[in-house]
Amino acid sequence: MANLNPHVSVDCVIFGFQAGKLKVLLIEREKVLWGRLGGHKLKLPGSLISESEDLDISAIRTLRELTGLDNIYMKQFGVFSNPARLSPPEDLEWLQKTSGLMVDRVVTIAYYSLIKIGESNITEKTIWHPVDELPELIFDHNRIIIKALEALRREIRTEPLCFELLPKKFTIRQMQDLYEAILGEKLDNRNFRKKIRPMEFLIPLTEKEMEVNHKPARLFRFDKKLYEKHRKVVSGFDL
Amino acid sequence: MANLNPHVSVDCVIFGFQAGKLKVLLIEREKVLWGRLGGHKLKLPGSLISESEDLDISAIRTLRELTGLDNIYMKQFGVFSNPARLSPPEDLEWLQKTSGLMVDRVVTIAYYSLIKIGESNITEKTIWHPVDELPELIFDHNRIIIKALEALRREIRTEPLCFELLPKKFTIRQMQDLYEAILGEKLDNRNFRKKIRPMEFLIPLTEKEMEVNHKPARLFRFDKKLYEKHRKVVSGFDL
DNA sequence: CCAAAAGTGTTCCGAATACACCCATGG
DNA sequence: CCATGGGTGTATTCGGAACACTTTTGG
Repeated sequence: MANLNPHVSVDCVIFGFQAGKLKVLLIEREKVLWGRLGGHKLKLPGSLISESEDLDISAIRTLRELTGLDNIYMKQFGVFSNPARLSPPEDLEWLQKTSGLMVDRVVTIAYYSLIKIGESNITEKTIWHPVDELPELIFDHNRIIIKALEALRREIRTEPLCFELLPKKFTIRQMQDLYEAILGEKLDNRNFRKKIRPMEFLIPLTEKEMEVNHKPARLFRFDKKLYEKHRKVVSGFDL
Repeated sequence: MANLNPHVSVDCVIFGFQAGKLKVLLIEREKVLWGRLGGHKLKLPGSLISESEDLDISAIRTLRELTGLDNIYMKQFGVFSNPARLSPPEDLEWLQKTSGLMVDRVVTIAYYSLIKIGESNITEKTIWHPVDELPELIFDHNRIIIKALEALRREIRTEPLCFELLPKKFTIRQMQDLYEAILGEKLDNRNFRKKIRPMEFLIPLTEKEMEVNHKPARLFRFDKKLYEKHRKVVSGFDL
């Protein structure tokens, strides 16, 4: 890899949807400070940028190395630049030891990304943690996740982001559960279906859910090309 | 000033409202390349950050130096990190000469800010340029302005930003003109007034417009404290 | 036949839109 | 008295919210 730029980093808040809950991918910090307080903290995936990379590319690379996935939805949503953000001191010490650089101030550009948990190939030792009950993370990573969630909540109302989190084939119920998990509120089942039924880019499949002990639900898929056409006619995806 | 960090800069898109048009504050680039093509280009105000400053502080400082104003509304809306963004070459050469640093790549954090043109004290040699007919600026500054305008259009629908651009005392008509200038569409006068009339934080004054050769309009002011209360009751400022 | 979730329509209310005239002032 | 923009109300349409029952499957 090219030279690292010790002033700018990229952090990725990777959201996934599993067991009806919205989750974030966290990494266990290497235990360099073995024996000291805080050796087991969790952190967001991220890294210093290399000198010649566009930040988007840095973020994409970070993601590919971590998940084995390409073509992931990513959105830059914020910058965290407080000169004191690399605290508490043991966190900073950890960073200096693992990077081998005398960093003391890093401006980080934060992305959130959306992945289909079932189809990803998580390589490193990572943890899918429910967003609504996070432990204390290193640096300002808790704050970064809160901001990411705010951005996601805002943007999922008008962009077809839910299909990045759902499996390729999904039921309307799964879709509704996902919205409820992200927005943190219950939605009316009939009104929800009423609103999405007219969306022609949701293709009903002949397949149905299997191995459930109740009436099986129909599966759908999202047709991106149809969506692009549709979005020119009406204006997008207001849920 | 403390050491400059040659990797990160801040650029400010400063919007103002004047003569019924939305304008941006531009600076004439110093003519270091005298005699060469492009010596007269315009640019956004901005600067490299100093090592120990939060970016917000850098941006606020840039603004104060330029306008003499404090307490300006500022919003960080994007990051521009393309390694090739400091082009064409003569623009880069200009930057290297004026900064005295061998910069070759700068990630810039972009803010937009809103000021009341009449009440500002512009110090340097600057130009208020209508946003809808910009010349070619240096680097990627045209693109930055486009993105800033998109952000402003999005956010002015739900935040009371218009009062940052209007004078302290303003008429409903000025307010409507401002919305029309930003959104780029005509609004229905009666419906507009109907929507803002219930807003208790708009205080009617006894004063009226003067020196117009038609029925003078009533002046209003925005009461920020009342707004803060109001926003807790209902949800803010959806226009 | 029981449990469990799928799937479907109607009514009501508030918000958004469309639309036209009289009023106060300066010249 | 004329030109100019200020200021006001009503009728209609559209979208969001509330709400309950029948259907299909597995066990």
